[in-house]
Amino acid sequence: MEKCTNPQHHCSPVNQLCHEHAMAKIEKISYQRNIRLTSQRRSVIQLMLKAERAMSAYDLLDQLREIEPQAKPPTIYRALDFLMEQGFIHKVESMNSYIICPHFDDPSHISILLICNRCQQIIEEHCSSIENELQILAKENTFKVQHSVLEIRGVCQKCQCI
Amino acid sequence: MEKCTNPQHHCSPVNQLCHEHAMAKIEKISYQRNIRLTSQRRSVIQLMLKAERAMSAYDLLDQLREIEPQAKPPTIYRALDFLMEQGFIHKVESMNSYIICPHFDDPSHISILLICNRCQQIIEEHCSSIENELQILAKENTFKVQHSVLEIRGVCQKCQCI
DNA sequence: AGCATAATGATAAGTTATATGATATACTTA
DNA sequence: TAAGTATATCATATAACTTATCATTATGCT
Repeated sequence: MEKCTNPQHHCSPVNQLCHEHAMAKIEKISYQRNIRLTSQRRSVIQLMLKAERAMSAYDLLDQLREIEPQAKPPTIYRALDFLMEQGFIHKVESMNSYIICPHFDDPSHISILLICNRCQQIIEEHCSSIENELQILAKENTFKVQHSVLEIRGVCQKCQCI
Repeated sequence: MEKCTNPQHHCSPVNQLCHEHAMAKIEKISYQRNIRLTSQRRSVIQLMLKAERAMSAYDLLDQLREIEPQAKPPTIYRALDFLMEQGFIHKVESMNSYIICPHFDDPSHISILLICNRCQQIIEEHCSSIENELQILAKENTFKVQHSVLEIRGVCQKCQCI
């Protein structure tokens, strides 16, 4: 998503996402796809935008319960499944948690997550040459790619200084 | 590991690993590293070699219990942690399960797993150009890499025909 | 033998995820 | 607009995965 210039808006220092613009875009995409962005699903997205870090399903459930006290584990997992199918969020497999995809409006890329083992912050990157190489590798194995999990664990710039 | 030519040996059609040679190599490496390959740890390796598929911790626990009835969850997780530290096995993050690393004797590579969503079989690949690209990406972000999780989910050759 | 370290045993609890059946809501089309 | 279909939600229960803690035993070293 393009950078936000409205000083009134809440823009994340972490993933550069402007919450207002992101939410509006998700609304728009949902309308275009003719899918149902229910208030429950909307709430989960809002929570994830606010969090600015990877959230476990139960982190999200605890917060969702403040709005919808009846929420139970299946509630949150259903919402997460839906949002993943639509490409609005990613599961971080090596953390059992979930993040907003900063590029949900452009699904033509594979995300590479750089995950800091100290502060848990995640940088999402893309790299077309790696994508190409992976395609070649898959082709060599006659393997039909459906989904890629690329997670690099290590220490981020900030945490290296500490 | 090099290919086994002894017809008496049990050699996996899946990952090409000869169990006898693999076990001998693990013994040797353990001796060289002066680490303790206890019978419990040995048992877990044997079970994983025999399985020829990714095994969850509880899959392994159930089988280990036939040999060591007192085994409990921490028993298996301790063994798995040890074997991962030593690079003998990998955790498959997107499956919550564990596999023998077919190249434990050469730790100088990053493994790329091609995981079939139909039959669950896993092909382990390596690719130095992807490794290089990842290094560059990390460098650009001043990110210190400690561990890479590269898992490609899709459909394997066999399952495409079915 | 005595000490330090590493490994195992045992209990308990924490965390993550799914199966299932019932109910409600929204779209579709006759 | 009423009936039918598909989708979403609610509620209960349980399955699956993982770790913390403390006690005990085995091993390696001086």
